Amino acid sequence: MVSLGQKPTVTTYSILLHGYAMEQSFHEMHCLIDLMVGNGIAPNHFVYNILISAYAQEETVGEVMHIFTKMRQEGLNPDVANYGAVINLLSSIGRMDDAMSQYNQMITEGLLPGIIVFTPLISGFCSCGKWEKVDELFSEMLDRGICPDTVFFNTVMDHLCKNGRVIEAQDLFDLMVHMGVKPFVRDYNTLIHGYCLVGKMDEGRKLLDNMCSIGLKPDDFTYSILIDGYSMKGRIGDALIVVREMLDRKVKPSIITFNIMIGALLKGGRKEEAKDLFDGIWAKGLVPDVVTYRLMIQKLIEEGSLQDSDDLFLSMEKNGCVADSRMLNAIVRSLLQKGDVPRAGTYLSKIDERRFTFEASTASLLTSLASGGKGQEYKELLPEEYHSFLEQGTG
DNA sequence: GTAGGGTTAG
Repeated sequence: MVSLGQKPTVTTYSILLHGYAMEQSFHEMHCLIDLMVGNGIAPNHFVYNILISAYAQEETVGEVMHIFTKMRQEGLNPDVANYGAVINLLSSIGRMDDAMSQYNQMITEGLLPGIIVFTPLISGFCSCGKWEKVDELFSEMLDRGICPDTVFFNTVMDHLCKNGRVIEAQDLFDLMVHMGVKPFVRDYNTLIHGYCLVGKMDEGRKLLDNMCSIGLKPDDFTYSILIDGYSMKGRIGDALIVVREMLDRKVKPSIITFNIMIGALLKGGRKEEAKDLFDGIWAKGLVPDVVTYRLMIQKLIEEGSLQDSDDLFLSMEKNGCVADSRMLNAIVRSLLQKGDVPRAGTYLSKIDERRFTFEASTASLLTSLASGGKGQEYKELLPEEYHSFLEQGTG
């Protein structure tokens, strides 16, 4: 474009900038902005918002606030979207006082907050359980004539569900329908998840039929949620019925569906079937993820196939799947429970090398095992940095 | 007519 003599506009730059933002290439973003400014084009609200949102994703509050201040210094007063991005960041990290003062500031400046400001604010208050603030802001939003939309309802319903308040979520769902906002598959999934979390499987099951009857097609989320719900209640048979239904309706299972099923079968002691499912993953065009491997490795450790578990760990890394903190901690706990302290030590070292956290449940397991009078023996087998856990006893 | 924001499963 440039070589043809065309001059990129600020829009051209911001499109490219957004691309870099999506791949979190901060250096490239700054180079591009320098180039733009060098060509005599001043950054506008869009450019600033792409920058703010990119840093917000990294939760680098200092940098976000710095950019926010800088745009003002450059004579560009933040618009509603800029405030929305900042309020979203502050709310998502629980700094509700700061989020509210930004909200008040934008009102003072004469800006009209929209749904894009209220969704993160209310979501933030949901996260910290300030339900009275949620009600208050919801009323204020309606008073301002702002219509809640599908994302808003879904966000609040999800928070209610995750706090066991599925009845209130159902009320909100009904209100949504009453206000003429059409529920989508996602809304049903959220609500079904809510019923599953409190063990009301029949209600969840009813909703699945309900959504079908109004022409919505359940997706892999819908089925995975229900399968997980049944398996959490130990109803493996019912879980398998849902799996059958899912396959009959030609809904493709995701790797997470497989993980849920493998987890359910293992919990039910059906190791062979779990292994068969694992082996069948590739044929479905899927690849196991870190959770799949964690489940299978833990299974191997529990049944004492320690060499096989090591082999699976190696082939996992060879396949480009990297162990995360949760997996390594789980492996260490399984090995300790199995009494293989040297092997546990090997995986402990990996936690160390990768600067992962040593989970509290792993630490307390180590401490309680050592208090059985074998502290000295454990000491010889474990890396030095873990000796302190062996000396605490059970307290 | 070109660009930025808020949400589900292990």
